[in-house]
Amino acid sequence: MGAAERAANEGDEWSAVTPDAARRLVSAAVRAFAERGYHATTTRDIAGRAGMSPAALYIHYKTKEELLYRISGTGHEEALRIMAAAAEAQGSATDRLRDAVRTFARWHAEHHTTARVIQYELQALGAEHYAEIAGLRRRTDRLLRQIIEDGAASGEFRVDDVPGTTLAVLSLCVDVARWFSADGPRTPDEVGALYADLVLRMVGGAS
Amino acid sequence: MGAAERAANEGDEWSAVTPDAARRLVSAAVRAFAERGYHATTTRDIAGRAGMSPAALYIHYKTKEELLYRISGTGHEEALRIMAAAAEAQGSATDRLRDAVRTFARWHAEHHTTARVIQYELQALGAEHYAEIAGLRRRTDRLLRQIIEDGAASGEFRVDDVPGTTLAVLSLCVDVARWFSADGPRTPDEVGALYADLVLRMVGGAS
DNA sequence: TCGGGGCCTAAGCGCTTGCTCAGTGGCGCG
DNA sequence: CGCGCCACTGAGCAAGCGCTTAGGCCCCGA
Repeated sequence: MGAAERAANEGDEWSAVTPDAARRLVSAAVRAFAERGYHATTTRDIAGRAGMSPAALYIHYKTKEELLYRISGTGHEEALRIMAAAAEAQGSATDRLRDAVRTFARWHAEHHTTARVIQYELQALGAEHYAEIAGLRRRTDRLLRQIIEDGAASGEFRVDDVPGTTLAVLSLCVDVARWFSADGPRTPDEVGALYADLVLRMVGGAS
Repeated sequence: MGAAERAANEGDEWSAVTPDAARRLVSAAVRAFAERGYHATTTRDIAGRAGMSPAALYIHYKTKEELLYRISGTGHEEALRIMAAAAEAQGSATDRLRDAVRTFARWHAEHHTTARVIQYELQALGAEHYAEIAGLRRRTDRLLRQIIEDGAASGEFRVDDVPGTTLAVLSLCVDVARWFSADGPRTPDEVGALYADLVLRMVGGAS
């Protein structure tokens, strides 16, 4: 995938949202939340970035928190989908783990703006919205743990502490969203490849 | 170290700050910032936790941002000190890397409240305060990279991408602050030991 | 041609925010 | 004893917050 396609993808990230004004608002909110954080972002700022007056926001979203909830929901569903695709594929545990880490880490680099919001602004969600998102996160965690368990059972991996290792791998991938910059020396593909290698070593598999 | 000593250590974390009221304020601010985030924390909340009126805060600190700056400065200096102690010790690169990761990850678990603030509220600092803190972070990064470079040069490690691996190791340790909970199943010592093992595998060293 | 609904804005409400300031109580020192 | 000092408080200011409301524009079917 070239830089142009990547940029197009990033722009298309919210293409399913209609009408156009609602899409512009959610896209503006993601950028603002990622830059300044949820609490430091004002509804005036979001509306301004989307090219409309502050009041227009409330035609499409009930509250500022609903905007965060939609972003968080969409993002977590996408992350879960990526993990599931790798976990449920045919192949050895080694192949599935390599694919899971490669695609999961790459997504966090590619969509680092969205990823930063969904990973680091969780606490700003209301209680029941948080609980719903926490469910998606638990499912992602279970899928990864199953791959590692399979590899340990088949003898492909040598891991003493499966839950601990799962936590570490997930933590490693998620934290990409914090440090990744599009201006940095690494492309998302390179991050995915590097991380897949590092993780296969972590589980004592063949690299 | 037992739970009682750990609790005492956590309480003593700001024992160098005087007078007593200033210490209570900084300790209250750390807890509030870690729970809710900098921007969602009010000066009234900090003062209330410290058992004083909102106005009292401004006798000891000029602004709310100065409180964050002091916390960030102290915390980053401590983290740098820990990394330096391991990096500058005698011994093989393997020994130094194991010690660095063990103590650095353990500190982020033990002091997860402070660590969360210094790692995830950085963007709330003013520009020149941020620049100062960024310098401390760069020094920490350089110390770790040197260990990995030494190990690669001596043949102890097999790493293709030294800067990338350094980034991953640092990211892994730092992110402990995000997920670690004192109520969880793991002690800080156990996290340090697990992470040291995982990282030694990542660099292709003997575990 | 014209009525009605969807989308938008200007204005502003009630409230909270970071921070200030005049005043007070109590402690140490002469 | 009395005086000065200083940590601290109660009250409150200006600014900015999330969000609401009243009204207008424009397109579309009848």
